[in-house]
Order: sequence, then C-alpha cells, then structure tokens
Amino acid sequence: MTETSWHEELRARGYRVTPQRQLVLEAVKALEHATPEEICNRVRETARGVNISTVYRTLELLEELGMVAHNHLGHGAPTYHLAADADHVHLVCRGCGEISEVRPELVQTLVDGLDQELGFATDVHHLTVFGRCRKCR
Amino acid sequence: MTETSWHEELRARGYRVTPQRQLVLEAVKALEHATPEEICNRVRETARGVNISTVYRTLELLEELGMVAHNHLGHGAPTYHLAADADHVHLVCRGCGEISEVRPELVQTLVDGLDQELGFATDVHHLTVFGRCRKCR
DNA sequence: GTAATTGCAAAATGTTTGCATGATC
DNA sequence: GATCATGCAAACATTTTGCAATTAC
Repeated sequence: MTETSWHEELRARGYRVTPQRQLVLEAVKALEHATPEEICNRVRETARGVNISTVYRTLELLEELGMVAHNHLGHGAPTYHLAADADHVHLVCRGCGEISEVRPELVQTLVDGLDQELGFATDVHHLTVFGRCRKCR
Repeated sequence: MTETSWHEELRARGYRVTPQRQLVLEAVKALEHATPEEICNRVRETARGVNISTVYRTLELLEELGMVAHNHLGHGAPTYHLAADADHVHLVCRGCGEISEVRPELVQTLVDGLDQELGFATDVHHLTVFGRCRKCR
C-alpha cells in the first residue's frame, strides 16, 4: 500500500489523516513486534504529548483497515506489526524468549488442509507458534 | 496423569496438595477454555471464599508442572485448558467468534518442518489459528 | 512445629471511555 | 463551519504482590 493510497482510503471511509496516525504507523513499521506502550514512546520521540489512548485508538483503526495486526507473543501486552510485513509465522521460544520468523511455506500444508477440510480461511498474520528453540530444547 | 501421581509430583517438589489446587484443576478440566475468573466462579460453587489470586497462583503452578496450558483466544483474559486434553489445535473465527478444535494430524507437517529445518520443538498446546470459518468467510 | 499456602487489600499493569478542546476537511 | 480526532482524567479490567492468618506435612 502506497503512502497516498492509505490516506485516500482513510478519507474515503470518513476518517481523517492526522500526524498522530502517520506517526503510529511509522512506529509500527520501524519497531516490529512492538507493544502499544513502546509505540507510544517511539512516537513521543518525534511529537510531544501524544497520548497512549490515541495510540490504542489508532492501532484499532489501522487493524480494522488491515494495515497492522497483533499477536500475543508473551505474557503482557500484545505486539503490533505491519500486516504487509507479516506473511511469515512468528516463533516464540519459551526458554530464551527469542522471537524469530519463518517463511510462510512451512505453514502452507496447514493452511491448505484447514481450507479443504473445513472451509476455514487462515489468517497467517496472527499465527504464532510457541515452543523451544534448538538452544533451549 | 493419574490422581495420585500429580499429588506425588507436587510433594516431590516441595509443594502441597490443597483443596484449592484440586478444585482449580477440576474446574479447568470441566470448563475447557475457561478464563481465570470463570475458573474462580466455578470453584466457588463448591468451596466458599476461594480467592482469585489463589486461582492465578494455582494456574501458574499447574502450568509450570505441565498440567494446564493457556491460549489467548480472544481480546480479554487468556483461557486455560488441560494439557492432556489439548493435543489438538484451536481454531478461532474472527467473524462469529466460534472456537473449534482440529485433529493434530493437520499440523504434523508444520511441526515436523520446524523440527527438521530449525530444530524448533513446537508446543502444540499453545497453537491457535485465527481466521474465518466457512460461514463467515 | 515448620514451612508452604491462602485470603485479603492494595498496587501494578493494560485498556477503554466521556467529554471539552483542537484539528482536518 | 461541521465533524472528526485528540488529550486528559477517570473508570475499568486483568494480574501481581506483601503480609498476617491458616493449613498441610
């Protein structure tokens, strides 16, 4: 999605393009796997006084537009990432906590199987696999 | 795991067998996919005055022992299930919210692939697939 | 009897909401 | 200028913690 096309999409739906929304999207892009609070801190490096509730509202909006997605990678707050970046699967190691990413081909069998057997359309953006990595198993 | 064996395992590790712990485990077993609060309410049907913090502490302990596991199926609190019951995958529909379960064979390719390519040992108990079911896609 | 566990209350953490002010269209 | 978005403060939801009282061993 280009810079202008999402501005147009916002306006087409009656939403407005604001500095805060642009900054939140940029922070999600730059940080990868960031919590709302981390995103808020990042945004505040550029713009002063952006409120955490604006971050929450913006993330909800961007998720509704399909631009970002979130995962529960750990215990606390969820992490947000660009939807476009995320045609991969998140791997979370319960030992060291490391988060890695895997090519989506590895889940293709699962996705196809769920589709064929159940008619279930998998949202790969939200697929997180917990386990133990080579070092920690 | 038999009734006595987990009692022994608790004691072997220096933990104690208490009515609260037994009730929480029974509630997890009976409810399937229950939040800490739901588990607490269930326990209170039998025993009066069991505290929510005890439920949290017990769930943490049972998870450490590998007897229960949790998933983030929705937005709010996580849901707990018996680890023994859960050699299946959770499917969550973003349309109707329905939670269903799938035979673990469907993820075997994924599990094997992660193991062979990366040495990653998947914890199938925590595997949740989001998407849209046949009715909602 | 000793040490672990519980209940309670309070704090910490994460998220949502109402509303007046301010910004975008 | 009309409407939408923001900041702020307060409410809400979820989880954790300290500590005295209680219970299991």
